[in-house]
Amino acid sequence: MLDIAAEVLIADPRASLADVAAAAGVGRTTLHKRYPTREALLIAIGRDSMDRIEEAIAGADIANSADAAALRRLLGALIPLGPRLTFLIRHAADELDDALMSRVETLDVPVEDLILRAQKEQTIRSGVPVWWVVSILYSLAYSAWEAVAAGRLAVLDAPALAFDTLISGIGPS
Amino acid sequence: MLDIAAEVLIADPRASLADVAAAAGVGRTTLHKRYPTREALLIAIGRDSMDRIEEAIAGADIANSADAAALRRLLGALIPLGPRLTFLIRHAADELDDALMSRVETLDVPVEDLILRAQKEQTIRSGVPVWWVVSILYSLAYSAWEAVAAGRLAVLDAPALAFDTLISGIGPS
DNA sequence: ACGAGAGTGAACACTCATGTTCAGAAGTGT
DNA sequence: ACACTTCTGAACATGAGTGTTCACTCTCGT
Repeated sequence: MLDIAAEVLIADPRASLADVAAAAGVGRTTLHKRYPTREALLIAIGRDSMDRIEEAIAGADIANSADAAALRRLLGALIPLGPRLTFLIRHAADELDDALMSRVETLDVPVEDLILRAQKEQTIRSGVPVWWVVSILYSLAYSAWEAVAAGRLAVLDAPALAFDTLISGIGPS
Repeated sequence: MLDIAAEVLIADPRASLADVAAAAGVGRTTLHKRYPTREALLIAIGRDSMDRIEEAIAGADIANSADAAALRRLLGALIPLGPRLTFLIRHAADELDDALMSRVETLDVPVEDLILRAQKEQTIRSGVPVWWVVSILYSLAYSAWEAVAAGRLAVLDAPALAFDTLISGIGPS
């Protein structure tokens, strides 16, 4: 339900709640019962998206690693969440809860820790700012998901392509 | 005018035309005179954005190059267009003209040509799909612009950071 | 078979964005 | 000073989205 709502609202942020309800195969009345207002729906999607991302990061088991494999696992976990990442990025600025906004920062902490450890181990170059690594990590996950959604990229190939691009770029090897 | 409109509509796609007019420092009546409907405004922004991008690509002088410097020039030209890239990417799917949609493809042709030449010269690894290079090229330009807009990255540092990341990734050198 | 709960469409009032018209203000060139 | 153009706010009608209520249906567990 929130999955479909997220996708509809990403495809067209001006979609009406009637559109969302129809896409979710549910009556508009029911939608209003579960999420009284449009804002409530947006917050619910945001909250659920963060839950998913938090689970994905936790599931990638990166807490005690500093190697490339951990980065690859992380990318593999993030790519399927493309629509949710998109939703959060687009709505980060305005419509979301304050409580939700502060949670965004804590979400990235384990990722930033992994990056710092990886830089100590020379898995990641030291000169690169951590925020930049975080930024392009999500960016690559999004691009990979987009390519999968467009049918240009096989699901199973996506993590490897994103990972190789992240670590080695596209220059000669 | 279209610059401000683009930024307002990116920040909040549900912004009213009154909001856009106010942000542009112009009366709502005047806005409606220049762009009779909301759709007309969106198309005008889209068209203008493509003009800008086309100029940027042409100005980067990549037509007869295959070296890394050409890629760097291209990135440097694209990064300041961050808001326009964002606008086109977000509205690509739905609201835009058909004529505009077909133009998107022709826009990328010189970029794809450059990538193909660069792959022949081994400036870019051959195994990487061209569409993927195009995708992350724009993606990196967007990320770099976002960092500049957030004040995390100096304008003059942006092209180099994006370029290095594109070519070499973030792994050890 | 029965009752509880969830889901549903229809209808309603309300707000707001939209597009239009119009008369006046402000600026420009002659 | 003049005519001309452009911009402007105000007002209006219209349409669409929103949130609410209500009576009805369906399903599930007892």
